[in-house]
Amino acid sequence: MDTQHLKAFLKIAETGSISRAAESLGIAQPSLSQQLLRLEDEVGIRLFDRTARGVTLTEAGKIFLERAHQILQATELAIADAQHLREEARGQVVFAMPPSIARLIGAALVEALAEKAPRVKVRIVEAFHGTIRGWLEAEKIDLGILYDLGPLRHLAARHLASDELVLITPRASEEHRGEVSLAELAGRPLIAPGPQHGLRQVIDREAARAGVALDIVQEIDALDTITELVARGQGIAILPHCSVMDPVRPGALSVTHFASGGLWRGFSLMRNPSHVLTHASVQMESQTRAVIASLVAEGGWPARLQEA
Amino acid sequence: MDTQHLKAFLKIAETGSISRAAESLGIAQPSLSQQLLRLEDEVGIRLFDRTARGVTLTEAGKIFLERAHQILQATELAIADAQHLREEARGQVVFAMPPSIARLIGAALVEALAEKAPRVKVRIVEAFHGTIRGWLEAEKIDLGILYDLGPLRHLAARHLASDELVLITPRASEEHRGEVSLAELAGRPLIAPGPQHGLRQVIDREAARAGVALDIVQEIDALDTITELVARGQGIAILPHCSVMDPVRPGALSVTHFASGGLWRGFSLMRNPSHVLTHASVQMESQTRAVIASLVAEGGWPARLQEA
DNA sequence: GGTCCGTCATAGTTATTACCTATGGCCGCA
DNA sequence: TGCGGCCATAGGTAATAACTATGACGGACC
Repeated sequence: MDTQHLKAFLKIAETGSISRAAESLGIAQPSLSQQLLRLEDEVGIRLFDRTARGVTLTEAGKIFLERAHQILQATELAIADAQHLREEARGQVVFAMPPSIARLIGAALVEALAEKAPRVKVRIVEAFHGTIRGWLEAEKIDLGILYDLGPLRHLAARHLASDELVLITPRASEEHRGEVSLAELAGRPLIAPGPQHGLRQVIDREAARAGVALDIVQEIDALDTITELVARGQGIAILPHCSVMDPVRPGALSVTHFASGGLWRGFSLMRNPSHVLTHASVQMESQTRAVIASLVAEGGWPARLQEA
Repeated sequence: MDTQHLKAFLKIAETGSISRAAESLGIAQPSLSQQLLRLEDEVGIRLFDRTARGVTLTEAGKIFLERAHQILQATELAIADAQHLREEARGQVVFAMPPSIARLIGAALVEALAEKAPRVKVRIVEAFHGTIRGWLEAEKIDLGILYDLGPLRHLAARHLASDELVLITPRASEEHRGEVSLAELAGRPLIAPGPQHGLRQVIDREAARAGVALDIVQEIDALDTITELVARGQGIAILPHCSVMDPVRPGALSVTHFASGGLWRGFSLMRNPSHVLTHASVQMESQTRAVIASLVAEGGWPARLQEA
């Protein structure tokens, strides 16, 4: 099937006549007639009823008309996207990510862009998972980082890295050299974010998978506050390892990995496939990957790059 | 651009080699090489870097790869949809609509289907606007009727008819022979559904457009209760004309049309374009149209079929 | 460092496909 | 019943795409 055939089909549907469509397309009527027959053969069903005064769409033709529009739109988008890469990367990219990730890569990303793609301006917006998702679907932003919480219907995802979730306890305890399983946390006072928070959803999903009922005694949406509360002995917490890299003062907090390979939370670069893809935003993606890779390589972020 | 070229492109990307892709496709290597060159010429940018051990996707190639998948998927969907119409219409169609519309067309639709397409089984589900929209997006239903409340990103809409909204007052009043404007309702006690309700959203939109602040004294989501309250003198209401066809008892309720052509609320047949379109569901659409048209023609429903 | 092997690109030829002109059949209309 | 507009078919021709053979390039291996 050729886009040319689809365009011819649309023109025939528009004019209601093969002859007029042929004239409009600058080809002979029999050629267009055969093009249509070939298309109908390929689709496997008659698309037009032939009458003495032109042609009219069959029921199947009406359905196919909608689809043909979609196909042509998709091809135009494909070419437009690829064309963007011919020009120099430039322009503003609005890039939303959770605060925890923005804190880690934000500054480095801006620096890397200034060097590698100086004409690309990034506006980094901190927001939470649900908000970012809404913005992406409404095409209010160009790119976003979301946690892998299940398939998102209308968005294109490309995995970036996975963060390890670890158990945070008040002080160096008997378990800090070993590993712990989720089941062992049953009944212990857990401090976690509220149900809307992306981290909480991962915790709930994993707890459900392990068949464990966790005892969440406090719901706090600020990770720094959670670590502070743990340090003061108010409970324990499950947090991404990176978020407690700084606050691990000797004697104040203790980090314990989870058993059987640990608990990992993946996150991906997301964009809306209906949104036009610029060279600037492609640059943004590769710079983001580079920044994360170098952070991980330098040991500044205990993440892994492979898919979870 | 031909689907064949796109498939060849995908195969080259998959195998990482023009030679191997050519062998796999059963054509000679130079042919495929030229196909690729033509495709790159059409797209306007190089899609592969040629190396001594095959080819690797360029940045533009990676972008185009995603798009090519989308295009091929769309064409397959187009053909599959059209093919469905070759078979006899059969199977179950889950069709959701607001209660007010279900009451009007539900029975007639089932009867019409039994006669015209006996092997199509319909399951009519009553639900409210927001719920139906969610079901459509989640592909939990095949078809739905939604009020025209603004463009819906991921859904395909086909207008069915428009309902007239009229002013309902307690008894035959001085205005019942004439017309009324929204502005005249300012300050009068209006009974309306809650903010989630589709009807309320139409009222709010029209009031905002007219620059009128309505005084909503009661929020009731049940239309029958609203008419009863109006009959008892608790206030006035704006309702679709059809919903008060029965309750208009002489002396109990009075119907007044709105000025300047009246207030109309369109509603459309919606479906999810990602959802496979069966012959049964196409039949459902035409039977729905036929039922509405005959209802309107017989005077059983004061609606108009043209776009609002 | 030279040779070999595999890769992709190009050239020339052949086969296929698509287009054009001419014409026939069909239907509605006068 | 003849006319005019429409689409389909037929046959010749032009354009396109396929094939075989060969060239150019780069990495691997001795």
